[in-house]
Amino acid sequence: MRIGRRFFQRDPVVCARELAGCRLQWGKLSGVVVETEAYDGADDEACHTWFRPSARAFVAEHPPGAAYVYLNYGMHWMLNVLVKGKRQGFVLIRALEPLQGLDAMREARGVQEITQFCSGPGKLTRALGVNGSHHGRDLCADAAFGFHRHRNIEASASPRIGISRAVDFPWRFFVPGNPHVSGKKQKTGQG
DNA sequence: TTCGTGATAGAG
DNA sequence: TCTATCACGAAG
Repeated sequence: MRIGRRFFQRDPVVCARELAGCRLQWGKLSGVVVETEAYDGADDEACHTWFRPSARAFVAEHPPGAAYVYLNYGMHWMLNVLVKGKRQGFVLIRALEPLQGLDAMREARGVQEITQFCSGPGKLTRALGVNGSHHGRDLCADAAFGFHRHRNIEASASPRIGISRAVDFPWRFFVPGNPHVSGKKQKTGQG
């Protein structure tokens, strides 16, 4: 079942938690979302809207469910989804469990192990071919590029990874025990 | 642990 | 212009 725009007209933290277990379809490729992070435009100093005027403009000019894609460290594309409920922000897609297009992913990543295809935000964009051309794309308009209900799972929560501000918010959500979750020590945690 | 790589934004 | 910073990943 498709995930429509209303899903993203809620709190970013709720969206991040509920996106875990959903399937992301990206053309002929797909995977189950097993790790996400929420960024809240209002109180969260780690959110791009806090320090990037272009991010605030993006929020103003796009509908909920739009893809927010940017390049980090000069080489890694990050895939986010715009959320616009009472609170506005983003959900970062951090890891997928590959479903369709395994050969294409292996080719794009240049590694053999399936658990290395999409086990990190930079890895999954590389595996799927996400880049700046997708920035602003409406992920609620087209079944070929969007989210679908897949598994009913209870995500665990932990602090977010790789940020230097607002490090204490427990806004990272992941499927406990799933081998495609990024990091080493972060694969387990509270329920 | 270190380093590659480039967009962004603010300061000078 | 110049510089700091950055939601990463691979190699050493």
